[in-house]
Amino acid sequence: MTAPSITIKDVAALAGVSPATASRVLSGNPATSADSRQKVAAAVTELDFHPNAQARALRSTRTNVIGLLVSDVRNPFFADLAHAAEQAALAEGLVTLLGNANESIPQQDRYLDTFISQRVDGIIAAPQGEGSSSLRALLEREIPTVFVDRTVDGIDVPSVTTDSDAGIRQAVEHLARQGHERVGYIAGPQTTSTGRDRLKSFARAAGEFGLSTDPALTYFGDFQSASGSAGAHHLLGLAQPPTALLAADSPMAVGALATLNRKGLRIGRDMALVAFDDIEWFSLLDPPLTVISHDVEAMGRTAVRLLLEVIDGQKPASVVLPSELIVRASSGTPDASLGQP
Amino acid sequence: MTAPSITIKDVAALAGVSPATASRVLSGNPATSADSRQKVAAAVTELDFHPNAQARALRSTRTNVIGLLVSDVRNPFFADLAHAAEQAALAEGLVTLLGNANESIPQQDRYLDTFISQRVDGIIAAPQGEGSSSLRALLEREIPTVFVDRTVDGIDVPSVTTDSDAGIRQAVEHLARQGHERVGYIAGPQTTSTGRDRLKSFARAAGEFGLSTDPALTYFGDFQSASGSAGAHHLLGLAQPPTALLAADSPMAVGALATLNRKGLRIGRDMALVAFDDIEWFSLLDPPLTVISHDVEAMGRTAVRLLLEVIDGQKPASVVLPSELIVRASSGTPDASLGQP
DNA sequence: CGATTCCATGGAATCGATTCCATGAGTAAG
DNA sequence: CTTACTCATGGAATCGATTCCATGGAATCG
Repeated sequence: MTAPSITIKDVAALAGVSPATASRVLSGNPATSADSRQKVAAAVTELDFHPNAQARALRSTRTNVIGLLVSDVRNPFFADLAHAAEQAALAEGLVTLLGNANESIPQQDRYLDTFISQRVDGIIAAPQGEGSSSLRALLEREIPTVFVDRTVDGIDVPSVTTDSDAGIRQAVEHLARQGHERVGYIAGPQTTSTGRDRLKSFARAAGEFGLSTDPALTYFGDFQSASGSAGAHHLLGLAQPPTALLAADSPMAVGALATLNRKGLRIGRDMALVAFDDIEWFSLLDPPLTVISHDVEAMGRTAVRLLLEVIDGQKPASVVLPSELIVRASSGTPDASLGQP
Repeated sequence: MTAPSITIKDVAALAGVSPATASRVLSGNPATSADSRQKVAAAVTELDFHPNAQARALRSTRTNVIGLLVSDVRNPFFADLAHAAEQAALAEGLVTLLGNANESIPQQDRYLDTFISQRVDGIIAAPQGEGSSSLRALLEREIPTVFVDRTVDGIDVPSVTTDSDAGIRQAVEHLARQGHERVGYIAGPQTTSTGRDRLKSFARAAGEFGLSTDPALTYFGDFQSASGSAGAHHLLGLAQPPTALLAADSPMAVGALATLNRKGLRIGRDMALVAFDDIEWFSLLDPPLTVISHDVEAMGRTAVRLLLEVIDGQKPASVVLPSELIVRASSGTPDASLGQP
């Protein structure tokens, strides 16, 4: 079963030097002669030697592995984020261990524990929940950590987040100008900072721009597609249904869209729809979807940069990236026929 | 910087036993007394001890980590596959190290090298290229490996793939019955088995059902969105343009759709469009997209099962999963006005 | 009651690479 | 020609957990 693995001793023996010298050559230590450098290099290629990362990490306490915890890989936003962070990390010589919390706190804790056991050099996490014990354990162990997209109250680590407020304000203002009075809001889970912040922004902006602040117009989803369907279904069934929907993330917007299609309602004509998060194909819908857009690639890149600074012992300031409304055709004028039972 | 980490010795000392006994308790070795089990457990929780996975792996040669190499995380097919495989692995107590080859052979090799260095227990890979040296290195080192979605000629490892042929045959037959004569095919890269197989199936079925076999009707893409746009653009610009398009994966279908939109052509009316891979929101397009569907979840689950068998020393047979056409409205009758310059 | 078995336990070797420390060859300075 | 110094090198300790082996006490049997 187990192929007898090639160790640095084999390399050293073939090169005719000691393991110590072979190690020095491999780690680029300048205290080596050109002669032994050349002989070791030859032995490495001949034996196809791959140093055992475990043994190396055990001694040197650096693993060159970072943990990236996202809440749902199937959410295109997090897939893009994972891609961006992973590429940025790779450029710095770090490999990424990806964990998928699946919007579940126990699974989040499970991955964080694994990351700790794997002795990753640092962790980038899109956290959920409050005082999750694993989350606090990171701090107590002084494991370099950066939050991305979301934060946790009372846990003070550098983060990269989106200023959702600006985009949501613009969206609400836009809908108000289009003549909408009742806007249904499909909120994210209130166990996440983004879920809470976006709801607060929506409520404030709705008041400010004269929209209805009827609490029945808010449906609490979980950032996943099915809850978007359920939310749209619920909101359309109200005695006084809304004429526009705003979904707090893209999977819930997709779910809402599915419900609208099933009911034979066309977006932009029978019902306005605006989504938080811009996804490539949202502009390919007919009519194309009005969205609140933010720069995922920058978020991933920035998270890696901050993490490297934390690993380096610094205490970088958190970064907040802008969001903005992109108006397309899905957010038209309310249809007078709608709203009548 | 580095918090003095808690070792098994600290646990043993607090529990008043030897490290050997502590280790036995932790690994569930039956040769332990109820008394020491209880004392060690108490010490573990008090110190919040997380065993160092490196040290453990060094001695026991099992890491409980598997490597999953996908070719593009942003492709929803691979995001779903990663999700399915990761959940199946988690259920077996394995964590997943995700590598993203980004449809690039050097990046694939880079991740495979990393997986080898991390001494993963096994690898699930969607491979590309031919005799990539890293791919061969896996075999020589007898590292348990399973291919998923794709295979590599001349490398004999168990695999889970889709029988693309059945689905493509059905799609071609369907388009022929709808009266299409010239079908443009946006192929995947010929460095992948899926790219080659699907093209072969298309060509054979086209001949069989009396469609044009004009080689100009095939455009070679790279499985990414931009090449789908370029492909559609190219095919529509032919002297004798096709009346239907078939894309070999979903990102290229999205790209093609973008081009059609830009040119003001409506799918299902001005141009039929069929995509390989079913994605949740494809059915939400207007009109909904006709697709060739296969079961991603089963593919991920099966890959993990096969890998466990290989790790267990068995030599499981490869699995081929079915594909089938799902007819929706995007694949209508050809428009007579089209095809005229 | 002595001899054998059973079993929990601790000591010590081990996994593979890194790194401190001592050594000896070679060179420059006096 | 000796002394001081540089510098590549090898030996050995080390990282933290596992596991082989020996030990001693309790239980079991004749």
